[in-house]
Amino acid sequence: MTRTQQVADEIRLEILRNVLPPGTRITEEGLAERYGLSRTPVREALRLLARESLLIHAPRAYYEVSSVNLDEMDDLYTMRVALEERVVERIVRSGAAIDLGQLLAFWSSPPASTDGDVHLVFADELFHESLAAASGSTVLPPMLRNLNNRLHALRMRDFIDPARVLRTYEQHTAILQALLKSDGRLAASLLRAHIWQSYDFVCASLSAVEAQP
Amino acid sequence: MTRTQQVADEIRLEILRNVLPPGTRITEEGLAERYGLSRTPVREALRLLARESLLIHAPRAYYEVSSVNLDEMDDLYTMRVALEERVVERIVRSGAAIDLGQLLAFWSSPPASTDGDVHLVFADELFHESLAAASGSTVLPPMLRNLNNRLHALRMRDFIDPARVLRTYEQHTAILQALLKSDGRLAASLLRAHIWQSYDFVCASLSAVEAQP
DNA sequence: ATCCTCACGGTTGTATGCAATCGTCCGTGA
DNA sequence: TCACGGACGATTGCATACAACCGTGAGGAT
Repeated sequence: MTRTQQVADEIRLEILRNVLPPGTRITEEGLAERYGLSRTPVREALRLLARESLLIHAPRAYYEVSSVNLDEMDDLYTMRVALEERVVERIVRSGAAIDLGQLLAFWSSPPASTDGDVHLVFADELFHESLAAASGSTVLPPMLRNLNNRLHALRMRDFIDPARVLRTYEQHTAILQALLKSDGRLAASLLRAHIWQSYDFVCASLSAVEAQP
Repeated sequence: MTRTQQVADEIRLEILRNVLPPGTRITEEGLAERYGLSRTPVREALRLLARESLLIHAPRAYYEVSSVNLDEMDDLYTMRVALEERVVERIVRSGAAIDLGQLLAFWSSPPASTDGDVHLVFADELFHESLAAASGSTVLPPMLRNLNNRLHALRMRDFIDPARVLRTYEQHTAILQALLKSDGRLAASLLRAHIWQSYDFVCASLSAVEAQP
């Protein structure tokens, strides 16, 4: 693996974990020094992340960790629903029962720590990512990944409630069981509800925050 | 504008115009010499185009103009339909009548040259791009642009028939008129038919080509 | 006091050179 | 004749140096 990718992975994690919160200014030189590299690979990494919508980059301007406003979020979630519906459609049509069995096994036990660990966001995203991968499409996973990258920072607020974590787990298993029965309509319906519920929650907490200042 | 962007724009056009057909190998040095630049900006441009799915790029491997197979095309068109439906939804909901009037005026006259000019593909894409822009979303246009980039090479075969060009023009105006009446359901229906018709046509000619060798 | 000008520091854009790696081709052996 | 191995060439990965540009702040004019 190239240095460029290593740096991109590290920065991406730091952004997603909110170590670098939205609005943070980033310079090529600063990162280069920090990682003991030259500007060249760092530069490539930053361009990569900008393309993933994690950074904002205009020519001859600073890099900045991007944020999402309420307006975009509506679009992003609608896209997400549309794309994940397509995932369900493909899975049912291709009857990929084996992969689904593995997924169900992986999710058969409820999450261990429900003490508001933000890492459970990653677990939820891993589920959806695995589902996308099981669709067998080469187009859907990267598109969904891009959407979720942009939503991630917002979703970090989404799992502070242990009750909510459990509900998410139950919804995931319900979706998988519907898929195992090849009941595409039910699976899609459950998935829609699951995603929009997340939307409502994030939207509420976000508007509360935006109303403050 | 930076050299990187200039080069990216030129190469993008050459790929979309099939001057660089799918499968063509590209080297940084070759392009650098051709444009009288160093490898650095050329390199950035190639990375950019790879991110737009116009080039394939693996670390330490050649760059290659990407092609689309039948399998991916199904996905790409389904995505396109889903996204453009969303565009219609947004336009109707926001009642952006002004922009639509401009669009209709622009398309009020049938295309001048119907002699199989491949540039009419660009006209069709310009229509859909304008429609996406009229949605007011900051999310939809780039996503659709990415999809269309990947489909473009295939669609070049799509407009050799003058009758088809006229039909496309008629469908566009019909969609716009439905939107002006805020009839979202009709507009979406027409749009779906319009896109899937293109799909059928391209799919048929592509499978014919793939069957040959 | 406010606005404008201009120069400076900092940051990105580009060029060049070297290192690392991969594909290819030739030669050798079975 | 075919398979395997190694060396060469070509290409990308990375480092460094310089150029161009932009925002920012000080200083002066109004």
